[in-house]
Amino acid sequence: MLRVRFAPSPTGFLHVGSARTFIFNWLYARHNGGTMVLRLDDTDVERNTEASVNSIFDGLRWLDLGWDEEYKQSERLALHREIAEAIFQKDLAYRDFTPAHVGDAEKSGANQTWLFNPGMRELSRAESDRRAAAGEPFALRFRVPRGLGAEVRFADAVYGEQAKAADDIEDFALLRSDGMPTYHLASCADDVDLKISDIIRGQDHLSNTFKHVLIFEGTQGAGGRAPQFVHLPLLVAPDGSKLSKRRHGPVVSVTTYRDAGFLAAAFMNFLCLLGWSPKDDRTHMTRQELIDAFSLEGINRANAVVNFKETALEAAASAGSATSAANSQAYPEETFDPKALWLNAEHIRALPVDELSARLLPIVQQAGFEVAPEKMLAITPLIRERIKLLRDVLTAADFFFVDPLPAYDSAELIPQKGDMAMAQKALTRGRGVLAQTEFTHDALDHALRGAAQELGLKAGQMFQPIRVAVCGRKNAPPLFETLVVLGRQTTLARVERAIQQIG
RNA sequence: GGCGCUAUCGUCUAGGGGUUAGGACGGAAGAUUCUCAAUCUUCAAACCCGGGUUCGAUUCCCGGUAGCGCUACCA
Repeated sequence: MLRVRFAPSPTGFLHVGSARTFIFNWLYARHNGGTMVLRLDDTDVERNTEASVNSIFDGLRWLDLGWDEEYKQSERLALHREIAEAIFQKDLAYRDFTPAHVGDAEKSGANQTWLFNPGMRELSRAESDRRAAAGEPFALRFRVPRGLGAEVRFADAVYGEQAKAADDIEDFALLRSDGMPTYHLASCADDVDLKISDIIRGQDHLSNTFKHVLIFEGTQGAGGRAPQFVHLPLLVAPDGSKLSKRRHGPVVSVTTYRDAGFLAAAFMNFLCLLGWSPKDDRTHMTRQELIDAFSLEGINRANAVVNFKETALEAAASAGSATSAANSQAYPEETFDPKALWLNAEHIRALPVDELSARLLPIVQQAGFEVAPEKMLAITPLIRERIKLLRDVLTAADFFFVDPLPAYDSAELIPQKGDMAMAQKALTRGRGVLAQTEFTHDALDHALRGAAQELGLKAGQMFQPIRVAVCGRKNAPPLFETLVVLGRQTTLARVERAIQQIG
């Protein structure tokens, strides 16, 4: 029975790298009919925050993939201690009475390999018991085999056979001096107990895995058998450095993508293509296609760059810092990988109009505009090929939401190879035509084209002044459809204003 | 410092002892349309370096270099 788990530690928001790990786990489970477990690895009491837990769930809920079982590591301490005790009883671990901070100082001072705090490993059991009984605090450390030329090995599904000399592995801690389990112990104990069959996680754990193999072997008696390991290449910044919360802030947070108007399916699609390939020419893939295509063989070994512009990020940071409120508009398009943007546009275009309209509506309303659902439904087909992010609806369809239009430069009304007089002519004639013509695409098309011909203008020279009069700018959706949605009254008022503006 | 991992266009990647080294994004040019977008066509753009093995290496092996990770009583 295949069981995978996603085990984030609640010490910050949901990181894009974590999101990808979650997605790969989920895909693997769904592809193989397995079980997806969500486990909060919250053994670091100092750094865990409730806000972080909420943020992670927010992100995961947005992804909308779901999971089958849920656990909290902090509620399983008894199990962890039990496993630790078992390992200790097998003499695979020993008590280290060295005060925590002293050990740190010694290690960081000399820039050489540290394996264990001197003296503690050799402490006799009697001595150890006596000091423990006396209430002296201690950490429990794994007793890694020394001087035997022993090798720890495991097979990684992505990185292949891995081997490391036991002499190069330090006596890592299992239990802290306050009795809390460390990540290594809690994670392995839970993986055994939850019968996790495949551990799919970031490559930053590849080196740690040697320790985990040691723990799994030490737990063998308790029914543990090492799961299969699957390490994923890391997601890094354009300069190759790892994505950091401090340096790259918003680009590493899943909620930034959500707030900017990414579709969860597109975001997932994008993340999947970072470090994994379907091995064919597909890029735009639906959730189901991803499930069907997913396999461990498609996972790459080299780190993948999330190609955002750091400069855009800095600009947004300095501009946005004044207004502390989470303002998604503060993050320019360059904040996101061009491929993510393109994929999002692809997914947007693939959405049925009514569905897209329903997603756009709340964004428009939250921006303070009052738009009826029916009107939004009429606007949607006009902009759906023109937006990359859902939030772009605000800039692509702005003129549908406000009335009157904000000020614009009269020079904008001048058509190609024309002058203000031509604009004047087109608008005046347009006003007459628009006052009489039926507001349907074909009727407007026919009437306006006819008028252009009569005036000796190219169609574009006739349309452009009207477009600017009605939209307030040159680049906008197709004219006739736009006029139909706007309606005769608004259209005429705006054309009239343009004529007045020219003087 | 020690140990581990990695290395194909700017980015994501396919490929693999003999290929015009393929695709996608992005970029450039063009077509099309009432502008923009979408769409279509075309173009530029890559096998880290050095040794081996081989008739032949981008591919296999070794070394170097670079990057990343681990080296916490963080996860």
